[in-house]
Amino acid sequence: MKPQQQLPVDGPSISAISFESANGTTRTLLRPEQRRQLLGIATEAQLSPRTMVYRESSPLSHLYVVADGVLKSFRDFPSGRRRVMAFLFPQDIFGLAEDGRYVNNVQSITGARIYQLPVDKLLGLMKRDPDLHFQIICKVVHELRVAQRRAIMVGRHDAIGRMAMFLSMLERIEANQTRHGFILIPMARTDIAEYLGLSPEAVSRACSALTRRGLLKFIDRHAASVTDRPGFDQLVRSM
Amino acid sequence: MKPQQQLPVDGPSISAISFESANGTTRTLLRPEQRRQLLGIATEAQLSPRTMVYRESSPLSHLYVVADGVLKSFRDFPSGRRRVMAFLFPQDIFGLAEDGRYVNNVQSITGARIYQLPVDKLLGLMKRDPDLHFQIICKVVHELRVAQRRAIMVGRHDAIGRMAMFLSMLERIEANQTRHGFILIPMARTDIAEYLGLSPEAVSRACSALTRRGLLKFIDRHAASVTDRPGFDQLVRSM
DNA sequence: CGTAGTATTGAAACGGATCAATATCTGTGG
DNA sequence: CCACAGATATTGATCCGTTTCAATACTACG
Repeated sequence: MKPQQQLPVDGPSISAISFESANGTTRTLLRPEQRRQLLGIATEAQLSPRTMVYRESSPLSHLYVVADGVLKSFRDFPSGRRRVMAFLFPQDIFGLAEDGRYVNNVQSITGARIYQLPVDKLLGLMKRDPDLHFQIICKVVHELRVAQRRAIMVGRHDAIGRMAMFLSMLERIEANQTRHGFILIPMARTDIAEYLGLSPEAVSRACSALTRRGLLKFIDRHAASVTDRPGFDQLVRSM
Repeated sequence: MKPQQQLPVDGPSISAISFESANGTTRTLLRPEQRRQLLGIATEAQLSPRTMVYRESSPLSHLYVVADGVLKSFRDFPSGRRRVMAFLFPQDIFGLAEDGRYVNNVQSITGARIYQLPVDKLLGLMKRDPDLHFQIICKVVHELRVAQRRAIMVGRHDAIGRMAMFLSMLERIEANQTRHGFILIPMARTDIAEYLGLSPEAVSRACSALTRRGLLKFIDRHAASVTDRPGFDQLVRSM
């Protein structure tokens, strides 16, 4: 257990691009009173790195909201292969279930703070507040689009292209942004490999290739900065 | 080979696996009175094959429900590549939008019948009926799981494995089932290729390979039957 | 500060993309 | 109903990139 961060917390917060008209930027969905309501039924948990939140096919109990930190949602396959389905950042929700059981494993990567919302109480809350209901829909639709984006990324045939797209995705995540223009890469290379459907070696080589082409510069394994913005953006879009 | 059965229709119908406890089978979500309500705001459209329903980035106007037939949802990329994001079967919903605009193109493959639900009226209906709201969430979550399944499929490195998984998916779609145990394949090989992220040639070769291995037998291009169930299922799961 | 896990880099092999040619289907008009 | 033409599908040969295997460098954690 790590000492609790001192951030002004007024309850779970989620964000998404509305499917109705908006200006293209992510928006915080819940109104203050809704966040207070959710906080009423929520328990907060502080996770140290590499802590399992739940395992696949364990019974559904909570819906989760990330307050702080980064987590990964993944599945293990009979062959021993592991596939990372999504990385979870602050304001993301998780706890997708099917048939009363969670479909993925979720584990923290960095230290993290999460809200746990008991589903029964959440359903009760949603019944009394149609707007809260609607906000949740927006968020789920948002997750759907994120999943589609990953599918597009993984669909690319070139490893460098996938990697560039991935880094570009990291760059656009508000909760991951830094004031210095660096791209923060909280997860390990193997996590990225399992997310992009590549071997760790291919990820490594893609990083080298990006550097060699002068598009990117790695500060260390967990931070990079774009050195050729037009070139980088073109590679991201080229497909 | 194209059976277009007429079922007694009393309004839009959607189905999903609930995320709460259920018995693993897809369930019709809407109650009769809800379907009648939706029918009240819906217009029905009969589409001939290869009809565009909407194009990407055109303004959001309706949510759609498939009554009959098969459609595809796809995106075109600058390189000229096309990626099929999903095939849409009866009881599926579509019309995913971002920022007030549709994100994909949707086009009918076979002849199809769809319900068009104006979003403004739908939102009104959902405000007055929290349960309807909830049903829609269930369906969206269901779509999310389907998208994840595609991501898993596309993540496989072997073409035969992807193809087997795809056929297995087709087989499990209730609205696509036949009484003779055939797997109906309504879409073209190129559509499958664009869905699986393979070249048309690779899809073709995968079909041949499945036949050569004695797992499957193709009646014609749009129907097949499994000749070695254990072998087929094992291939599907092996990853 | 040491050690185990993680990352990078190199060499070889496999699999799918691509190019090319042929076969088959679909739907249109005679 | 049949014939024809354009589109779609299959099959073959070659090329390229990623996987795999292997060895070394690095890093983070106890």
